Amino acid sequence: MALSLRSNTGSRNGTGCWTCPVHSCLARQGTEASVAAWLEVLAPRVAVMPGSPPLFRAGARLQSIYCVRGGCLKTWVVGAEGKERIHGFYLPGDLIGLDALWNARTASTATAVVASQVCVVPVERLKSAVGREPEISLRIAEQTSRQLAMALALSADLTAEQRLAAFLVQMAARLEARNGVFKLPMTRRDVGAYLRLAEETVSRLFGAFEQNGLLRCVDKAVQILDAQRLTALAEPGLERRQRAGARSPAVA
Amino acid sequence: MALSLRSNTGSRNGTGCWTCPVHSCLARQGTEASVAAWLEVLAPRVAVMPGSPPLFRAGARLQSIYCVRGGCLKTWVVGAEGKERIHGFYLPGDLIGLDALWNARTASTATAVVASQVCVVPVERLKSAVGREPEISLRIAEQTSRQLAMALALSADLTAEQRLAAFLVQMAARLEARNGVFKLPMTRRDVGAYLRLAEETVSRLFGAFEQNGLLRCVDKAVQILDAQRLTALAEPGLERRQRAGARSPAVA
DNA sequence: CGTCACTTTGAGGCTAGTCAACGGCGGTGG
DNA sequence: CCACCGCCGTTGACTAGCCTCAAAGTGACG
Repeated sequence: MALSLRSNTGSRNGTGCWTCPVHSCLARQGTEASVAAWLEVLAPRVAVMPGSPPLFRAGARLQSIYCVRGGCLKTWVVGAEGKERIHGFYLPGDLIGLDALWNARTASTATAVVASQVCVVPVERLKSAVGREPEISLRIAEQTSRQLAMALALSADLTAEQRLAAFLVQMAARLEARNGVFKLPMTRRDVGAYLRLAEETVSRLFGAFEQNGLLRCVDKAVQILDAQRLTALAEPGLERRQRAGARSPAVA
Repeated sequence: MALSLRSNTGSRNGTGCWTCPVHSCLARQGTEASVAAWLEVLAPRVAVMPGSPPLFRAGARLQSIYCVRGGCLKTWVVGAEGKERIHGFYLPGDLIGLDALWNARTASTATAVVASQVCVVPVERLKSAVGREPEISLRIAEQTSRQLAMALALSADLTAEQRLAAFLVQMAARLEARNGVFKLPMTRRDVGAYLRLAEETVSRLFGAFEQNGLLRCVDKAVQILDAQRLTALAEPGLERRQRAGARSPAVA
């Protein structure tokens, strides 16, 4: 933030990190030394569009990981019945490909949800940088364990209602919603593929939430009206039996 | 394996890794230098019994991670309705506490499933060792991403049948079953808490598998009779619709 | 203006959870 | 020794939540 511009802005690798709008980008955090180390390994940003070839495919040897500059991307696999199962959505500042960093083989395919830009981080350069600047491996480990926590959260046996409520609360935070207003980058189908719900269930729940005054939404634009109740719904405080007994469709 | 005994066997830390029966233990793999580094950070083994105080509790500051020598341990949280949700089972060679290594705070509680022994690895000593011997961080990262993969697998929306089949195949491998015979360390309730299934469902599925000639089991002792079909069941090749249409309870 | 992707709504069925009851087993104590 | 208790495992009946199938409405785009 308080860092002054430097002469290497837009240097040979052309990342221009010092003018990058992504404040949560890894290159903007940590000590000066680690920032410099990041700058060394970052390759220029590239644009990725929905429908364009994936950053990497499942089972491929991982050449690079990616730091999201703008837009939204997803990693996914083809599960049962050829259905898409989304492992994660990636917003500006997030690192894509961490789970494969030490495996060499990727478990999922990475594609854009909307028009996006990413910075390329060649694995070889990154690994050699890790030896010189331990802070880098710390940041990587942080993001890795964050993703582990999210995966575990997803595996909890929550109701469809709890899943979607938690998802919306999380997305509002990650998208830095103002006054509860934000725009989901992904389709209902994508939301379902991520939360392991049918597209129709997601749609019905949006309707139920709206009817109960929790939020308003027009297509992908969402406004959270009652963040408190929505958060309460997300947490498994009211468990299954209670909710079932309450006989209240979707919301108390 | 081919390593000869050394004079530091049973040295001040008393781990006696060179005579340790756990061949998959981290201290037995890798270069000699990394092995030596591991030996430095390992504290003597300790015994843990079911019912004895946990290695650590959820939310605590992580003092040490643990390397399993023998027995079986589990990490778990109390989810909705006060029900136990098991994050993972740990068998000889596994490291416990990795997910909290970089967070400082543990997400789960670690207790013994059966009488077990673990080696203590103080976090401070481990972290300082990481700087000196990068290979250590590599092994840690490997196990971390392995756990990430397992968490993702668990979050897949598989049927109860697929979950249990996959679990049994995996346990047979991890327990190094001979002729498909092995003994599950944990109760049906624990299996359910791990797979996110009701205890009764687990029990019913064991019965169904047995009726279909996939396995035989008496209490916790299991013999897999048809590993091929069991593995096929575990994979989401036959998807929901087909299975439902087939009208075959549990197995075709 | 037709196509296509996305979304919404309705009807019905299946999976697995809940509730309940019972048998077996090991430990404990009278 | 046996009665008692708690934990584990099993089985049956019922139910609810969510998926599947089907159809129709909307907007973007060529």
